[in-house]
Amino acid sequence: MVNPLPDAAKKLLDNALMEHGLRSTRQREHVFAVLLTKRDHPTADEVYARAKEGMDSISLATVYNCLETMVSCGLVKAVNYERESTRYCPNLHEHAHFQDRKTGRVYDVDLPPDLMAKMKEILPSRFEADSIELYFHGRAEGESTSTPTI
Amino acid sequence: MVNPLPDAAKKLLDNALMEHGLRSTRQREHVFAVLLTKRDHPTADEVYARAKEGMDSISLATVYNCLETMVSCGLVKAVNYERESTRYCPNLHEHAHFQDRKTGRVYDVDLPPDLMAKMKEILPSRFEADSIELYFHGRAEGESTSTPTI
DNA sequence: TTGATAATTGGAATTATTCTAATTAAATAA
DNA sequence: TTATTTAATTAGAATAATTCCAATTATCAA
Repeated sequence: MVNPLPDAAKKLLDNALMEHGLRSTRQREHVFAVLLTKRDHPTADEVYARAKEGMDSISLATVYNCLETMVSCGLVKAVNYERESTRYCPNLHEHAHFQDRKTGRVYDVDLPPDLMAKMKEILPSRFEADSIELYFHGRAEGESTSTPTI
Repeated sequence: MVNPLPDAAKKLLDNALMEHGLRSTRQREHVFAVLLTKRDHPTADEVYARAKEGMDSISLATVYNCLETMVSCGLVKAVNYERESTRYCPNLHEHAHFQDRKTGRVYDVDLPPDLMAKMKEILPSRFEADSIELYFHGRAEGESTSTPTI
């Protein structure tokens, strides 16, 4: 069951769309309502299934479009977004990654142990982490020259 | 051009495989050598292309198998690994994510602003980040009950 | 060497996502 | 309001990374 959009949410959506020169549509409202009704990080397919209740005619393509639109308006975050190929690295030290948006190139970034510890500390006790991934996106200047060893 | 595996690397590989009850094979050695020759986070396809030099008969499936094997032995890290669907969340606060390995469920984890700052500080100056993703994997006990607002 | 088991192989299958071209809806101008 | 322009939606085809499969080949232990 999809809750109707609260006024505040409706305003948030309309503003964000407007600011980006985009139109407010029935479908966009509905998809946003779906996301706010159950806060559980659904996949596009799950959003699609939920959205069909109350809007029988909506298509999967539209759900993808709406989600993408909301992400680009900053209304929604995409988790586990990377659709590019997995990349592999034999660097066994603790490290983070930085990906250049333009080139797609990925760089290793050293991760100080104390930061590692700090990151673990933010987890509520019911969560037991066995891996931590820290991933940056942005612009890189120049070129890497180092050739790390194992 | 693929450098021959240095002795230390060969030992590292053989030990890791042995410890996991796996066999040392020509292909595994070669793929590992490919990864060590050029440290640039190649995709499986790129590894495949490079691996064919010096081992004409290797198949893409084998490259995938070798990479997966090395990841599971802890010899190689997979970056941008998630092959599951993208997930969406309308939580606009700064937050990290925790995914339960068993259920696949994803939970929001609050991210203190000072930690955010600390994470940005580890970046060398030539990197300009516009997004930071912090992603935990592990075991979650119990169930989330909170219903966050926008 | 032989037998048992694991790894490799090529190709088919899968799956999430994107693309495409036609239709429909929203915003703007008359 | 109506006409016009432009953007959004739609169904289905296409794509791309990865996994699966069944047959062959290689490795290991006895």
